[in-house]
Amino acid sequence: MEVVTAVKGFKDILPEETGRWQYVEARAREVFAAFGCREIRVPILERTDLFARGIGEATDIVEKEMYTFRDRGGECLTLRPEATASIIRAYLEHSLHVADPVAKLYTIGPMFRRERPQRGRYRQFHQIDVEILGHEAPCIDGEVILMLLHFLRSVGLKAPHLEVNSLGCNICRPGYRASIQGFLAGREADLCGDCRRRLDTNPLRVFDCKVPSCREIVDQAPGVTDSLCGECRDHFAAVLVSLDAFDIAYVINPRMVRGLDYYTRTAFEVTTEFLGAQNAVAGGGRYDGLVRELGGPDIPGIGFAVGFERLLALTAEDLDDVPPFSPELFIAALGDPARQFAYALGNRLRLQGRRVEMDCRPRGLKGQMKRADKLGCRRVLIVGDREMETRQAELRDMTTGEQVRVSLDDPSSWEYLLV
RNA sequence: GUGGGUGUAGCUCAGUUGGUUAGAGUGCCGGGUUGUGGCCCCGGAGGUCGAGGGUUCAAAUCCCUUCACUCACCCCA
Repeated sequence: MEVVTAVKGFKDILPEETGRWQYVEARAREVFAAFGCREIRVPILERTDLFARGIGEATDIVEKEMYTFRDRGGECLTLRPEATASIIRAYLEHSLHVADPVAKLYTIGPMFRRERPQRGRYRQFHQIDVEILGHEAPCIDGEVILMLLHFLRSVGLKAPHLEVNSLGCNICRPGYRASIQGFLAGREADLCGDCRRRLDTNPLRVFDCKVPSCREIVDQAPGVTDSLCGECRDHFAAVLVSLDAFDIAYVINPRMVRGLDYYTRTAFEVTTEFLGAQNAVAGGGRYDGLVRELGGPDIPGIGFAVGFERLLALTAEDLDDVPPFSPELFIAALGDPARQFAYALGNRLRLQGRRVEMDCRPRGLKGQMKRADKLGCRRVLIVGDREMETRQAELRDMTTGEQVRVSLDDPSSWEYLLV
């Protein structure tokens, strides 16, 4: 019989890795809590319309990467490609904004995009996602970036590289868009096929193109910064001031646009040189029009997403010393009476919260000792026929090799030795 | 969707110009110690050489097809 394998691009996270996942999650929860964020958990399946409206019809994600299907009732559903739209949906659906327009939320979970898998890119991947709703002040932009970098440092990420930009708002962006379109229109012949197509749908994306000829053209193009309206200019300047206040190193990259249509004003990205082509560990920005776009009132927002797998790939070596969950006690039993006794004792200790293991296979003492060693147990309790008669067992310390006699009838007299 | 690379034991990999029963290390199980782990020694299990077809007296090895994985493009976290 053939074994059924996992779906392409979908990965199992095996027991030897889950310790690192838990460690990173724990750091995220600590840091986000310090900044006043609370967890929200939203479904991974949404109506397709939510993403079409939220992310933008013309984006690559919506156009060709979503897992979309009709369920048995005929509804058009999509596995979420990102978390922001879902969080805002929940925020509006439960009227959280009515009770308190300010909501600082985070969620951690799987996202789905049907791309060709490669290093740092899977079809099911995980994001750590933060969304701050209801705050317009530029100091919040700085705070969000500060929190992100603090989190990344707390899990040991080395040499994060921060880039920031302002994409303008719905007042000044259309003008910029038009000027880029005008600029590119004259040079259409020199653009690659993709970029020619983008010209109508999403001209700003030409900035992301890596074809050399396109880059040359783009280098001549007018930057966003010059076309920002007064308010956006002030906002961006204030964001930079707050970054400076916390000694956050950054590079302004006027060519950084982002793949999701909803971003306005502040956009940022954290990259490292160690990831190969998929060099972005985290990215985010402000989306002041999105809540309204999704049917809510005019409420500003800002957020970011961290690529969980990418972050782990960058920090895995440093997290190797995450303490393993090895048993405190191994009970090696010889003979049926001792086995029965050990089974009862071991499980009783487990009910008290002790991490206890035994080998229920019919093996000799040597085999059981080997297993205890492999599992990393600090102590082994040895029980055989002799011990059952004298009611005294051997408790061995596997690190020192010392062995002491302990009472089988009164475990409380030696339990303090465990750990 | 486009291109490159790689597929041999659970894992990491050898395998000569095509040649007889496909190997090593590691891991697993057992023995050396009739009741004591690590180090050492010995043994065992474990493979349709990714799959299908072709060339040949003979294919892990050469050819074709296909699949999987992987890297890069694209895009993004």
